[in-house]
Amino acid sequence: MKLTTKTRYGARLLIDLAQHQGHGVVTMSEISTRQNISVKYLEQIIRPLKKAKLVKSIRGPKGGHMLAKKPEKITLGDVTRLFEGPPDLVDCIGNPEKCSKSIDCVVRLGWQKATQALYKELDSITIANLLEIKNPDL
Amino acid sequence: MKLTTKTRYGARLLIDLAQHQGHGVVTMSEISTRQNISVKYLEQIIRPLKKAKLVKSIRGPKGGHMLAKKPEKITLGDVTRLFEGPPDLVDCIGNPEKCSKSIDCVVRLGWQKATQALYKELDSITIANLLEIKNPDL
DNA sequence: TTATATCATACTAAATTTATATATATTAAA
DNA sequence: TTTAATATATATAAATTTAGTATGATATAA
Repeated sequence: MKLTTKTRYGARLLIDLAQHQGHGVVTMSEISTRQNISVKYLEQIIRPLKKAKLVKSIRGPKGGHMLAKKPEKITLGDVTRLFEGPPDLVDCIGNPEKCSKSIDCVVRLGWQKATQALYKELDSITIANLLEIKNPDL
Repeated sequence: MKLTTKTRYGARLLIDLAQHQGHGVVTMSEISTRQNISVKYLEQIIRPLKKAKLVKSIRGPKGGHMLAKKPEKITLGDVTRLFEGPPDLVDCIGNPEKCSKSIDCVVRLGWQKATQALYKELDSITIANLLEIKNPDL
């Protein structure tokens, strides 16, 4: 049960934007250099973030990206939901018909409770929180 | 972020044993029939469960399997840890050297907190709990 | 000694993840 | 209006992981 790289890179991308958006937009190649992730892969990752209105972009020369919300309003839950698919540890929670045993599957509610606990925690952690941890004096 | 089938099947295996251990040992083929999982795949799944002392077995004719502990003493956390590898959503929590950015990776502590919340919940759910949910009258 | 069951390892196919490559569209500045 | 810097979109490929099968060995009650 690991996060995909897209989720982890997505979080790093948002944090990178938060750290540098004071100086205007941030280009992909800047993020690529700082985070050591290829521009092409970052482009794939930023698309869902834009669709989810977490990031906005300006095209053309001098263009780039910035957060669409305050860092206080973006949580790890937002990013995780976006890249990890439906927030269920098992399919049958969202789609009972997928599991032939779902009626008998007494484990179902257990996984569901755990999933909820996980997302409750993820939803409580904002990008701003994480930056505070890094720079406790700010 | 889904559980592997091994984890889910492992949990169902334990529950199946809990439900039927009153009548003596349970064979793989019985579980296979009830849970609709091939005997060969169940054999792969039960091995870690035996190593972890959650299940014990008797070989030969009339042999079979049974829980090695009371259902009250076995949690979903036990099963999940067994099959999902180290309880970290990202590698760098357990092995900071794996991530070139781990020192800067301010997300690290966030994922760690979420992981802890998840396992805290999983550790609180026992096989006995799950059976109670299924048979609220017992 | 034979039938029945578990135990162990090797192998394979499918799915998913993690990218890279190629081509297109937009737009600010020269 | 041209150019160059940038974003956008789709296709493809390599690597890894997952899920499951196959084969054979081992133990033991009858």
